[in-house]
Amino acid sequence: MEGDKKVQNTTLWLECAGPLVTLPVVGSYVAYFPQGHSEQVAASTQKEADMQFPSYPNLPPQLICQLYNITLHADQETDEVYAQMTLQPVTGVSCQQEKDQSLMSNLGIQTKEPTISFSKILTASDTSTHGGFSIPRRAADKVFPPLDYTKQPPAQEIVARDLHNNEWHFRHIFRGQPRRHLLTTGWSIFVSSKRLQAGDTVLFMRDQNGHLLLGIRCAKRQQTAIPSSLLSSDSMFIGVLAAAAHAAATNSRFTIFYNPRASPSEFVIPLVKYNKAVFHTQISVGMRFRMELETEDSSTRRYIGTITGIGDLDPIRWPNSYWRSLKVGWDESTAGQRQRRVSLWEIEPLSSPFIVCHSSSLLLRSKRPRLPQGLGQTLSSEEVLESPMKQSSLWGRGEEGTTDIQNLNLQGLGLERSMQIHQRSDLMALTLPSDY
Amino acid sequence: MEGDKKVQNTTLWLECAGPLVTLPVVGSYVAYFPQGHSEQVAASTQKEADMQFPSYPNLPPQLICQLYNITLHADQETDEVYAQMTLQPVTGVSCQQEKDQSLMSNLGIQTKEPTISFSKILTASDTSTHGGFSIPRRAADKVFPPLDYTKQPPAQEIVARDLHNNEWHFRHIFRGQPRRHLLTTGWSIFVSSKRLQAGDTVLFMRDQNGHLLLGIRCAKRQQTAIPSSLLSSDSMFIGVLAAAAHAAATNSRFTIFYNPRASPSEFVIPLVKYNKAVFHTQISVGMRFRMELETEDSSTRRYIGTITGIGDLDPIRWPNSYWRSLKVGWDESTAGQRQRRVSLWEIEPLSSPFIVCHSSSLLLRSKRPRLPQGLGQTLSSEEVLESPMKQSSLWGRGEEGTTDIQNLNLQGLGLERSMQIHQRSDLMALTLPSDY
DNA sequence: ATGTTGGCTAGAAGCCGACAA
DNA sequence: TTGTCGGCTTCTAGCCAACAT
Repeated sequence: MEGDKKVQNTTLWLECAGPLVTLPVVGSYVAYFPQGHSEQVAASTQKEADMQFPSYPNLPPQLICQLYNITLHADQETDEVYAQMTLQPVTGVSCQQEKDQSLMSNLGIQTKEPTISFSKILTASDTSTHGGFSIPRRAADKVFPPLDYTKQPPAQEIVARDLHNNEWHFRHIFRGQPRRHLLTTGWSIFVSSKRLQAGDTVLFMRDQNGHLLLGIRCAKRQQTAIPSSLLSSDSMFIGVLAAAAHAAATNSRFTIFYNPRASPSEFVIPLVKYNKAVFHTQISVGMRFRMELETEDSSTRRYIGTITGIGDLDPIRWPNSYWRSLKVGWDESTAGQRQRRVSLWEIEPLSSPFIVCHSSSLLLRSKRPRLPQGLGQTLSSEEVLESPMKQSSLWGRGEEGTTDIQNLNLQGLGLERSMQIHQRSDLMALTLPSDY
Repeated sequence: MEGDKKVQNTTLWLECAGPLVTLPVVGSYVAYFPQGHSEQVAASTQKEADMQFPSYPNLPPQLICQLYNITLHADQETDEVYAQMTLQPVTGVSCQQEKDQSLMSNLGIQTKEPTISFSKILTASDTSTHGGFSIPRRAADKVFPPLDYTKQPPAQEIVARDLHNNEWHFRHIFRGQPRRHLLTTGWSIFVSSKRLQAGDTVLFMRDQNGHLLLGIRCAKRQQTAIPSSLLSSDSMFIGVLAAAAHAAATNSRFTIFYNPRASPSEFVIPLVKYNKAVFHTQISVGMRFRMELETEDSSTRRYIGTITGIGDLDPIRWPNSYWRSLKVGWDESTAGQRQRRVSLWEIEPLSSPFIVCHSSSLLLRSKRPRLPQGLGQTLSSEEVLESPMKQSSLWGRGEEGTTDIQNLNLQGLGLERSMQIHQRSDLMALTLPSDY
């Protein structure tokens, strides 16, 4: 089956996915968020998960898994990139394992060597039948083979391969008054084959062997939410949860698709990243932070914001979840489009982050966690995390089922020294400061 | 959202769906088959449901529902027709209700008035860029407005609307030597827009107001199994079952999509049709039957076959299911493609069918059905249905988890008079002969 | 530096009857 | 009756530099 074929070129896939997308490596531990997965379904179907769902007692808001397998794909029709991940729920991760991972693969799959590439948002002229493609000057110099400028006009044939390993041929010529780089013959076939429109992005890059690759990224508006015609959105939402719950209950693997262009956020997060953010970073309302976001032209920019609230996104279905548990405001008034809720691991606190030593961290699973006694300044988990959430309905403005919590942070609840004890229904983590 | 818009013209939808497709009417009772629904998912994803599934005790092999809502749709890209049905599980259907339905809507939605239409399988010439569309003579006479043959050449403009209510304009001309009807200008735009290929079918019809409609039906081969890129096939299979099970457990509605061109068989069957086939028709191995199937050219033909076995398609996951419980052989040797398993309600026994009076039929739901005593020649349900199945592993050739049962039928098990008692885990039906 | 436009041209799209099955 | 083909015409796709931003 053609549509099932894997994408071979990881670098090209990542370029098409966008600058902020990271992938965990096979064998590493990750936190899987059913909420985030549901959000991807919601974004793809343009339907909210508004029905009443069965409860899955075995499915925590974050399911710790080992990444059993990951393959990269691209839609045969649209070239939309997606990753298939097979996750193996794990019942316990030892401290040593976690530390090993921390050293090995903090941020997941990455291409270390800086890629030689350029991307361009297509203009009306680029996509019209009237002409070819205008190559930005620097882009041509950087990624295309140099032209023989002694010829009149200088021209060559360009061969590039897409995610499906299909070859595309273009005539690259330097002409016009003033002179410019153009792709002529072959370009319009590419445009019509990929059904590109003005506003979409095309992307060329050169791999280690000097071979040219090209990919596309469709403008957001084109996400017309294919009404699946196979499964109702309700069934999809249930399927996502039930599959994960069944895997968790039977300790078996399950498979998900991560669609970076469609999904509002990543929902499979390296465990070390998750733990660092949740257990080793101090967060409070009013704290300022910065966060990288993708810009219109496919680069990244840091935006500054302030934490305005901490609480569950969905206190009914997903209590004590860290998924988008922060409510934020953005400094710039042009921030209308930006997320009003983010997760801890997405942000970078501007006040110097509080890091504690890993040496005594524990991570273990238990149905009824028993908190160790005699650790000095401890605080029951209910006091640390649950109590503010339980009261949220008293304070909240009711929006999104949460609240703005003013002047409240973990220290204000009595956590005087730098110790945090967090607890979930099935996963307990203790972090003790050693030399602070 | 464009893609969500309903199809307005039921008749056109039915024509595109094919001659054998029937739809239940709103308010009527139906039997929903999770197995059949899974088969549609399997056909669409080209994946078998090979994983281990959670068990859903609340979900019987056939879930009796009331059709709460049905809307017709067509894929915005491919024009593939599908129906969205919302089903309300019901706990009991009274005898009177069932009889009312039997009178009202035995066969579901149908267009009573014979439709004026024609369909044609496109030839290479029809789809090439070289020319237009050759209209079969009779077709032109039947559905297109008459030409003014005094003009030279006789020609007119044809306007037809598709399932999305989009208008298509064609030039209809009568020319050539010998004379023939052709569609010229406008035809190639239609072909390329719908991405029609030789072998696909185009279909014209005239509605009550004389307006022209047109639809398409793609050749089977074109089902290239879009790899969903959103949900893993495992999640889809689970989602289908979990959604139905949840609805059954909470007595709430659930929504499914029925895709007549992709699905091997209908899996939402009018209850009266189901009951008639299951409870009021006598079936035995060796019995000969006929069954209507769609032919290459979109008409129907009756094929003759013989029942070669009776037993569960999937004795492990779906014991005591009537879904494709008949194993059959076909008379014609060209039957390589035809189904080797069919359901009771799909066939028409050639020996005079055995019909009993409805007057004393009961249909009620109970978790632990207790069989009434003292009804004369009764037989426990285990003896009637389960015992042959339990022994199937001893007899079977192992294929498809069932067996060929030779010289075995219900009468052979001791059911001498015309009485049948069938029982499932949650639905019991008694049929007593009154005056036979 | 590069997006858009008018002019020009080559080649495909598309109309026709001839011919054949 | 209707599928395919060669001949011919029409029109669009597509190359070019001019011009504008």
